[in-house]
This record gives sequence, C-alpha cells and structure tokens, in this order.
Amino acid sequence: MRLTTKGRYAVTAMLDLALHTDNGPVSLSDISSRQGISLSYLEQLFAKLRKRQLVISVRGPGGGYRLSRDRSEIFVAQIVDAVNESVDATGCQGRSDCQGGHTCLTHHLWCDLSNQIHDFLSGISLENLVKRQDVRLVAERQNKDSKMSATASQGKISAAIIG
Amino acid sequence: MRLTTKGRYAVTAMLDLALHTDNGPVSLSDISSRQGISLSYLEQLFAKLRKRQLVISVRGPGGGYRLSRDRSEIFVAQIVDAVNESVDATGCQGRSDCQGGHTCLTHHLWCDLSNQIHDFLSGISLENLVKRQDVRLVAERQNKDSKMSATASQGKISAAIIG
DNA sequence: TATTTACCCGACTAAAATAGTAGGTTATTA
DNA sequence: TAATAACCTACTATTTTAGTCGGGTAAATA
Repeated sequence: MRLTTKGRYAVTAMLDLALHTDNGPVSLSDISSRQGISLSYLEQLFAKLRKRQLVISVRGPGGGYRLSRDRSEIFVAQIVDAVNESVDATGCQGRSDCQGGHTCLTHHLWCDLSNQIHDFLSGISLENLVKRQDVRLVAERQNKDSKMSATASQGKISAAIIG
Repeated sequence: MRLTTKGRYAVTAMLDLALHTDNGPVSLSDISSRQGISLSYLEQLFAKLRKRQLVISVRGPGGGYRLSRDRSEIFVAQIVDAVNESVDATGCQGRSDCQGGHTCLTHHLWCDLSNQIHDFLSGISLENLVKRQDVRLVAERQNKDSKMSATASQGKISAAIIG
C-alpha cells in the first residue's frame, strides 16, 4: 500500500476540477497555479486519469479538462487507483505467494486492511468533498489568492513570494 | 502513509514471536529461517521494536527476544508505528502546512483516512491474530518446514531449493 | 491560413526510501 | 575460554518519487 503525493496530487487536482467545472473546461496551468503542483507533473497524472476515463480532454485555446461524469459518480478510490497501480496492502498483490510460493503468516491481515481502505475511499465521491465545509473554506482562499496573482504581473511576483 | 515490507516484516516477526513464546526467548535466526526474512534486516527492525519497548532482549546463548507484555496488549498499529516513523496519510504530518504554509484542499480527507487506518490496526492485537484460523494453518506448515530443514544439513539445502 | 493555446508523449534526472549486506563489539552461558 | 546471539554502525544496489526538459499534435481564433 502506497499513498504518497502522487495520489494526493491526483485527488486534489480532480477536486479542483470539480470545484471549477461551471465555466467550461479547466486548464492544467490553472490547476497548477491554484494548487501549487508542477504543470508537467500534472500532465503525467492526467494522462493516467484520462486512460481510466475519469476526465475528458478538450484541446485548443480555451481548452482543458472536464470530469467524464457527474461528480457524485467519481470516487476517491478510483482516482488513487488510476495513478498508483494498486491500493493493495499485501506484498503479493493478493496472489498469496508471499513466502516462497505459499501464503505468509500475515497475508490475510493485509487483505483485510486493503479492503478496509478501499471501502473507505470508495465511499467518498467528489460531490461529498465539494460539499464539505473545510474544503469550501480552502477553495475560497485559493480563489482569492489566484485572483491576486492574476493581477500581480501574471502571478510571477506572488509565486516567487510563496515559492 | 506508507505500508511496505518493512511494516509487514515487523508484524510477521512479532506474530512469530507470539506463536513461539512458550519455550523461552526466540532467536532472530529462528524467525529468519521460519519467515524467510534476512537476519540482518530483522536486527534493524528489532532495534526499533526494542526502543519502543515492544520486545525484551536476552543476550548470550539460548537468548533471543520475548514480548514485553501479554500478546493481548500489543497491537498491530504499535508495531507498524515502531518501524515506520509514521502511519500518517497526510503530506504534512498533520501540521496543516501542506500548501505554502496553508492547508491544502484535501488535507482533512487524508486526516480522516489516517484515523480510519489507525483505528483499524489499533483494534487488532497479536492475541487476535494468534487465534485466527488462517494464521494457525500457515504457522503449522512453517513449523513442519523448519523441522525438515533442521534435519537437512542445517537447513541450507531446503533453503536453496526454496530460495 | 497563421498563430496561439493547451494537450500529448518520451526521455531524462536528483533525491529519497527500501531492502538489504558486511563486519565488528558486547554480554552470557556451557 | 569458546561459542552463541544480541547489538551497532556503516555502506550499497535498486526502486520509487517527484519532478524537468524538449519536442511534438490538435483545435480554435484572428
């Protein structure tokens, strides 16, 4: 089981998409500046999200990404799964060959844990997150910040201050 | 949050200890051959387990390790915590400074997940594991295997076959 | 049709973590 | 005192992470 910035970035970016979905597609550079994630890294993550059909891309000026379906039908587990190859806590990817072809002593424990985590993250949709008070507050602050940086010479000054 | 072989090995080794606690201290080389974990790696793990007072060491011939308290009072979460520095799913170790001094958009989600995992693993003691049917079956097989290798020229032949 | 915007793709890389190895020291028992 | 097993420190190959870089390609607008 591995939950690092990769999965966190992916969920954060998808949530940003869900929050700014009203006025057309959202560009990765917008997400990059709002969430402080490198643009090229976002591109790699969205390539995987697109392959799993969680987002739809729109090319050309004014383009960007859109959620592939309603935000109530996209779950955190799907996003983490898309960028990390597995949400598996076992060492054998569930194959039960963890100790020289046999099951290791704690195999079933890790299976249980995997299921526990997966169930938890499968129960949380982007819709759920968008409605949360803590998410709304952070999003509000980010919108203010990104407006400020838009006026301050294409955001380069404030980026340097924050950076 | 990081759950890799390090944490899995630690729990497996502690469970092995709990299973063979009857006839005095258990040596790391016994655990090594039963569980297929490198001896030097086990030494590193047990240094941490000892620091957290989960095990007590007995030096000299016939020595080894003992659980520091009853197996019903040692929980999986404590073992994983002892070898991984944290069981934390957030990127900021709960400090809420994940985005340039502020809280990132998904901070609270990862806090919730951390608590979920921690609660789950805190509810499982070594005693619980020892009593499980799947654990008993695997342990039985391992005892047979290690007896066989004890007769077969100090276990080196069968180790080579398995390896 | 030229240009811009933004997605698309592959290769490369510094830093960190993982999963060990190697070799020696100290304490205890037979 | 010889053997055993914990204890300790340092080193290392491999993998993963978290990016960077440089060049494409498709679609919209002027």
